[in-house]
Formats: sequence, structure tokens, C-alpha cells
Amino acid sequence: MEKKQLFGLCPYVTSQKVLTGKWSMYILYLLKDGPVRFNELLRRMPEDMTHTTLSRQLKALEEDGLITRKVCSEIPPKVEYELSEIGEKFKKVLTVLEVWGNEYIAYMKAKNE
Amino acid sequence: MEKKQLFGLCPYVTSQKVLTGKWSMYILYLLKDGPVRFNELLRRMPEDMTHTTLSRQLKALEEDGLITRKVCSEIPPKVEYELSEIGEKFKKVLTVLEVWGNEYIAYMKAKNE
DNA sequence: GATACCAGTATCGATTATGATACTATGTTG
DNA sequence: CAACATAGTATCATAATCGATACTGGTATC
Repeated sequence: MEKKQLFGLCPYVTSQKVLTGKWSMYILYLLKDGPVRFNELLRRMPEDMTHTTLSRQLKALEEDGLITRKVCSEIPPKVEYELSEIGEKFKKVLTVLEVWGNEYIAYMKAKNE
Repeated sequence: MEKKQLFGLCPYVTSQKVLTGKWSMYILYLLKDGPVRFNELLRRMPEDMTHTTLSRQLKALEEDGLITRKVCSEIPPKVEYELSEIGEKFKKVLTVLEVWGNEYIAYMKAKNE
């Protein structure tokens, strides 16, 4: 698997590379209060996301170092996803992004009325 | 139904939708200090971005209401791109994102040493 | 006359991302 | 015995995105 070239690039391009995919930010948001299991994540995601895509996105986020995957040797299997150290630090971005996102929604709503 | 409405108004999903494309954040960053012309933007973008892609991304950002396009009737043509009202408000996201992006780069660099 | 600047569009193919479906394996519940 | 829950992977088809190239058209320069 080819490694992403991150170093030497600007923080914006790097961030955007890490945040590819349609739901990466939402996944990080769902993990902000602690570890969540695979199927629990799936249930909280929008309807048109399949488990295939969730699996891929989690893998990508793990490879980029934002989340960690903990496998508990149990039956039935239990796998928990959690923010990593650098993933935890992303929460401050989420906070500001949430504020802006809501402003944007309100603004566009008002504009269309 | 509760779900559908929720995701339609979710600030994270909305933000991610608006920030599609490989360069959207970087474009917004380049516009943060005032209007910039098309070719000037192109010169400041990473090498592997073509004018075709820049044109498409600017169009998308304009359609999403984040930037405005001002055409000056001159010869040679002069077109300036500028943050809109809601685009201006995105600058606070950029600020936090820049900090995190640099943290991330430093963190991953240290990890690989 | 040829070339470059400006700000693009049009088109095509390649790459990437996503969706649908089938399948793995084990254990519990009805 | 059948269905369901858990956590996925494998494969293929489709959709979205991107890059390369060619082209517009008026002006100014060499």
C-alpha cells in the first residue's frame, strides 16, 4: 500500500488529505465522547452509508493515525474504535466546525426564503 | 424521519459536503486576506493542480455560497474571487485547522523517527 | 506574423470513491 | 433447525473526481 506524503506540505492540504471520504468528520464526531463499536457506529450513520464503506473509512482513519482499533477477544466479537492522541486534538476543530456548520445552514436557509 | 431530518441539518455532514474536492480548504486559505485573481490563485496552488480543476472548484465553492466572483470588464480580463459573508466566517475554522494540521504533521513526523 | 497573457470551457480518459451483494465464522435465541 | 447478532472481507459495478489537452478571443508585445 502506498504511503501518503504528508510532510513538507501545508497544514490545509494535509488536513484535507486526511479528511477524505464523505463521512470522516462525522465519524470523528461520533467518537468524540469515547470508544464506539462498529455496528453502533453504523447505526448512527446516515442511512445511505453501507458497512462496506464504514469499514473502509475506519481503516483509512486508522492508517492516518486519527483513530485506534481495539479488538476484544470475545464471542460475539467486540471491536471498539476510539480517537487517538492526535485524534483527540482534532476535537477542537470539530467544535469550531460545528458552530460554523450551523451558521452556514441557518444562513443558506434564510437566503432561500 | 427523525434521522433524515437530523442528517440534513447536521453541521458536520453539511460541512464535509461543502468542503469536497482536494483543494477547497487551501483555496479558502488563499482568499482569507482579500480578493485574488484566477491566475494568481493558480500560481499559488500546489504544482499538480491544473487550471481546469481550479475552475471547477471555484465554481463549486461559488455555488455553495462560500466565495463570490467579480468580473471587471477590462482587457485583458480581470476576475477576482473573494470570500462571501459566510465564507468570511469560515476563517475561524481555518485558524484552528491550521494549528491542528501543524500538530498532526509534527506528530506523524516524530512517530516515524 | 508569432507568441504570450488573461480567464476560462469542452471533452476525454484515468483514477478514486462508493454502493450492492455475497461470503466468512462463531454463538445465542426462538 | 432457522434466524439473528457480531465484525468484518472480497468482488464487481457504478459514480464522482481529476488531469491532460485542445480551443476561444481580444490585446499587447517581440
